[in-house]
Amino acid sequence: MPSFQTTPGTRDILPPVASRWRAFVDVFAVVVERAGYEQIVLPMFEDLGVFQRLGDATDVVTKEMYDFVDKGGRHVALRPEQTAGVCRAFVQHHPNVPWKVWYAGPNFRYEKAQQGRYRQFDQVGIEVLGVDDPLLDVEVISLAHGFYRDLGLRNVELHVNSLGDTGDRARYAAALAAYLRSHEVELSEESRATLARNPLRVLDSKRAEDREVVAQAPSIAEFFSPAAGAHFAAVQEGLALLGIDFVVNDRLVRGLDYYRSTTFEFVSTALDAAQTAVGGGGRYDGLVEDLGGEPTPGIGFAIGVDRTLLACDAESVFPALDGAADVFVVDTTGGRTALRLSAQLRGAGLRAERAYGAKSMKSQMKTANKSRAVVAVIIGDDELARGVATVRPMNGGEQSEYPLEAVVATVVDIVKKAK
RNA sequence: GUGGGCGUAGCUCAGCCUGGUUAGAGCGUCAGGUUGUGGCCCUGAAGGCCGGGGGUUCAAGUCCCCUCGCUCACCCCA
Repeated sequence: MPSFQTTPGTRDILPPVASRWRAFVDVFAVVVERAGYEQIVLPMFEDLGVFQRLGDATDVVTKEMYDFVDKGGRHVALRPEQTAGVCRAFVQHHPNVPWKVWYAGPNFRYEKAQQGRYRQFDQVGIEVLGVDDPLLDVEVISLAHGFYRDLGLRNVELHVNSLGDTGDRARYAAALAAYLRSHEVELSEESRATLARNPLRVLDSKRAEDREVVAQAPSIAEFFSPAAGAHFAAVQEGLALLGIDFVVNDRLVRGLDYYRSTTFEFVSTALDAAQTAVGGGGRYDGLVEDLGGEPTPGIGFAIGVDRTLLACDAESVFPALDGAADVFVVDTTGGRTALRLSAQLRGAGLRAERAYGAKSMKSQMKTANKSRAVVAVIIGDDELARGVATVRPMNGGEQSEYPLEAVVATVVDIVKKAK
C-alpha cells in the first residue's frame, strides 16, 4: 500500500483516458465555437456568497460545499458549478450582450462518491446572458443535442419542462406543498423531510411508496402565466422545427433554485446506473440580479464529462485511443544518431519515437512494433560506417537503405502515403 | 450522512465456507529462442508485509473485532 493515495471522490485520469478527455473537450469546442460561443476560464474558487445564490434549500449549498477561510480571512469555496461564476463575471465586467461563452473544467462537491459521481468532477457547458428569446432556448438545447450526436451517442433522450416565471414557480410550489402535506402520511419518511425543505424536489423521488402521490400531484403547467405558457410553446415548436425529438416531463425539477422558465435534461437510456442524467440546464433569469447586476435573462447547460463518457462506453462510441507513432528510430550504435534523427523527424512534423538505453536490436524492434509506428529507421554499426540508414516499413514491405540526409524526406513520404 | 457487497502481483481474478509445508493463474512487463530485425509461437525471470491494526489459535490470506478504501443503492446531482 503506498503512503499516499487519491482522496475519496478524486482520481487520476491516466493515459490513454486523459487524451480522450482532451478530445472530448475539442469536439465540444468545435460545436459551440461554430455557433459563436467563446471560451471563458473562471477561478476554481470564489467568494462563498457567489455560490450561496444557488439556493439555500439545496444540498449543493447546505452540505456539499468545499468552503474554507483563507489566510486573508476571506470565506471562499471551491466552485460546485460554473453558472454562478459566469454571472458574477458578467456583473463584474459588464460585457456587451448577448454574451455567449463556453467553459470546461472541474467542479467540486462534497458528496459520497459512486460511479459517475465524484467530488471533483468535470463539466463542459455554455451560458448566454442578455437574451430572452425562446428560440435562443432552442438553439442552446440544439447545441447540446448536436454535441451528443457528434460523439456518436444515439441513446440520449431530451426531457424539457418549464418552471414558469418567478411568480408561477412560487405559486406552484405553494400549491404543491399544500397538496403534498395533505397526503403526507402516504409519503416515505425521506420525502416528508424533503417536503419541509424544498417541496419541488419531492417530485424527483424514485421511491416506490411515493410514486402514487407524485403521479397525482398538480402539474406546473396549470400555473403558467400567459407569457410563460407562450414561451414554452415557442420552445417546443422550435425544437420540432429542427427535428429534435423531446418529451415534455412536467416532473422535471432541476436541482438548483435559480432555474426559471425553460428547463431541460439529457438522459442516457444506455446507462443502467442510478445517475443517468448526462447533462442539463435551463433559464435562470433572476440570477444576475441576485448577484448585484441589472435584471438580465440567462440560459445555459452543463454536461458531465464522466457520465457522458460512461454513456459512450455503454454505446461503444468515442473510444479512448493510444497514440500511434509515425516513425521509430532504432539505433544499436549508442543512440546519438537516433537522438539527432528523431529530432529532425519531429521537426518535419512527424511523431517520432526511439528506445532509451543500450537495448538489443531485437528489443528495440519489439518496442518499435508496440509504438505502432508506420516505419522503422534502423541504424546499426554497418549503416553508421557507411553513412546510411535502413528504412523498414512495419507492415511487412521491403526495407531499403538511404543516405542519412535523405532519410527524413523518405520517411515523410512513406508516412504520408500510409495515411 | 444511511444500508448492502468487496479489498490477494501493474491489470482481471482463483484460493477463504471445511485455518496447516516456499500464496497461484491469465494478461501485461523484462530477457532469451546462435550470425544485426517487430508481430505468431516457445522458454525463463522479475513483481505480493493477501488494504491497515488488534484478537483467537501450536498455526491466520483463510475465523472474530476495529479501521481505512473501493463499489452499489438511498439522499442529491452532472
